[in-house]
Amino acid sequence: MPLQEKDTYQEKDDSSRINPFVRVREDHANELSEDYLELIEDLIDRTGEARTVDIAAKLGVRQATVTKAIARLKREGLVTAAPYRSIFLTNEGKKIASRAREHHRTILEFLIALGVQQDVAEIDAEGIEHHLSPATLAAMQRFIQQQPAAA
Amino acid sequence: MPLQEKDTYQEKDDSSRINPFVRVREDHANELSEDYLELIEDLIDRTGEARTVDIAAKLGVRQATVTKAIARLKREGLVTAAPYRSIFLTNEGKKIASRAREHHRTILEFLIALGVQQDVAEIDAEGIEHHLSPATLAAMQRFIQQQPAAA
DNA sequence: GAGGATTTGTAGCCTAGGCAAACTTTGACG
DNA sequence: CGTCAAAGTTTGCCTAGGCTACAAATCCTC
Repeated sequence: MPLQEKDTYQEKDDSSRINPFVRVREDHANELSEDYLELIEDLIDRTGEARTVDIAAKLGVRQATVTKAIARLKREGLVTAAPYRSIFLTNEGKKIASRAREHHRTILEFLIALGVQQDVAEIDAEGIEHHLSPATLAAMQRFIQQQPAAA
Repeated sequence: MPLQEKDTYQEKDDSSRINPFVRVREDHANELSEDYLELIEDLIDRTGEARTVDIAAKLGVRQATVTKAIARLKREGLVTAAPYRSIFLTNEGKKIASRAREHHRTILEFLIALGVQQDVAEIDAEGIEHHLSPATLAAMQRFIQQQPAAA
C-alpha cells in the first residue's frame, strides 16, 4: 500500500466541496465572527459606537465572553480595539460585515415573501444565514423580484 | 438593591423565544444529535445496520469521535449499542430521526423547486435543516405543492 | 481454529466558546 | 477633585467535539 493509509478520512481540500457535514462544521467556525462583525457595524451605524456591554446584551452572552471574542477578531485582523475603548472594524472586517448584512436582508425578505411571519422570519434568518451558498441566495433574490411586492 | 443583579443577561426561559442568537446556540446543541440519528436510521434502512466506521466516513470524522458521540446519545436514551456491536435507535431516537429526515426532504424539495441545482441543494439543506421553525417549513410545503412539479 | 486485517474502544490532548468572580479603568457628578 | 457606579478586563473553570496513538475485540480466510 502506497504512502499513508488515510483511514476513511477525507482530506480537507475537496471534502468541504463533497461532504455536507464537513461543510457545515466549517461554516460554524465563521458563524460567530460574522455575527459579531455584523452586529458591530449595526451598532456603529445606529448608536455611533460599538461597546462591549451592548454587544453582550444583543448576543445574550456575558461581557467576558465578548471580550474574549473581540480578542480573537483582533488577532484575525477584522477589528481594532484599544483596552477600555470601543470597537472598530478594519476594512476586511467591514467587507465581511456588509456581505453578512446583505445576505441577512435577502433571506429575511425572502422568508417574508414566502409568507412567513415577521418575527419568525427574523429568528430563522439568523439561524440559516451562514449556511446558504451563493446559488441559493441568488435563487432567493430572483424569487423576491418575481413577487408582486404586496403593499 | 433587590436580590441578584442579573447584569444584562436574559433568563433562558424567554430569551430563546426572544433572542435569535440564543436560539441559534440552542439549536447547535441538538444539531449533532439529529445528524447522527438521521444518519443511523438511513444506514439501517439501506444496509441493514449502522456501524461506527460507516458513520465516521459519512460525517467526515474519525471513528473515535463517533464512539464518543454514540456514548452521549446512549446517555440521552436515543440509541442502544453494545460494545463492538452495531447501533440501534430507541423509540425516542426514531421519532427524532424521522422528523429530521422529513424536514430534510422538505427543504431539499423546496430548494430544488426554487431552482437550486441538486448538489448545491443537498449541501445547503444539510446546513439549514436544524434552524427552521415549523412555520417556515409549512411555508415551504405550501410552495412545493403550488409548483407545477416540472417533469 | 490461528493469524492477521479490520473494526471498535480507550486515554489523553487541544481548541472554542460559554460561565462566575475578582480586579481595573473610566467617567459623571457632587 | 474625590468617590463610586458602570463598563471593561483577567483569570480560571467547564463542556463539547474534534484529533492521535494505542489497545482490544471481531471476523475473514486459509
